[in-house]
Amino acid sequence: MNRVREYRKQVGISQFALAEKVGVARQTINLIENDKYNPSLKLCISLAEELGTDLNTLFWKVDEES
Amino acid sequence: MNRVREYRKQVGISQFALAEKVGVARQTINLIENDKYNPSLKLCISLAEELGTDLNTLFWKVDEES
DNA sequence: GAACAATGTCAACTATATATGACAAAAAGA
DNA sequence: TCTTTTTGTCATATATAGTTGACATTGTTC
Repeated sequence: MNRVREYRKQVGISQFALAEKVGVARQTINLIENDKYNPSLKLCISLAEELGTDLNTLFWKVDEES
Repeated sequence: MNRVREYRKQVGISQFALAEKVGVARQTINLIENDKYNPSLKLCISLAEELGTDLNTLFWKVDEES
């Protein structure tokens, strides 16, 4: 799991708005949030920048604590 | 620019050896080191793990200091 | 300087990230 | 309740990440 949804909600925007900001389709954001695939590095970086955070925070070893 | 080459040399292995460890072709490593394309998140994570570092260190805002 | 390892690069192929359009269901607001 | 926004999901299409095989070049090491 990644923390895109969590940070998007914190910023208070919809999947559609985030998609526009980073220049992809809304469906792409939806699939990423639901871990349905494997985004490119560029997109990950855009997401981190748009959400005011960084790669590690969004994508590095974000298993929920067991 | 990313810091894959730098960390690979630090670990002391060839592009070929690193490619085998992360399960891609040698050319893929070569292209990434030379910024010829945009790897997937999964591959970035494998690289970071194999090189004993993390996403931010390898890929986050690694412009050479100006 | 011959032999070998490591790297850069090309062309052709396959797999998959991402786009587009559409529809239904859930959530939020009036 | 009705309306609108947001989210999940499907199917088809396109762009590009990643593969495979090959060859030339640049080190190393003997």
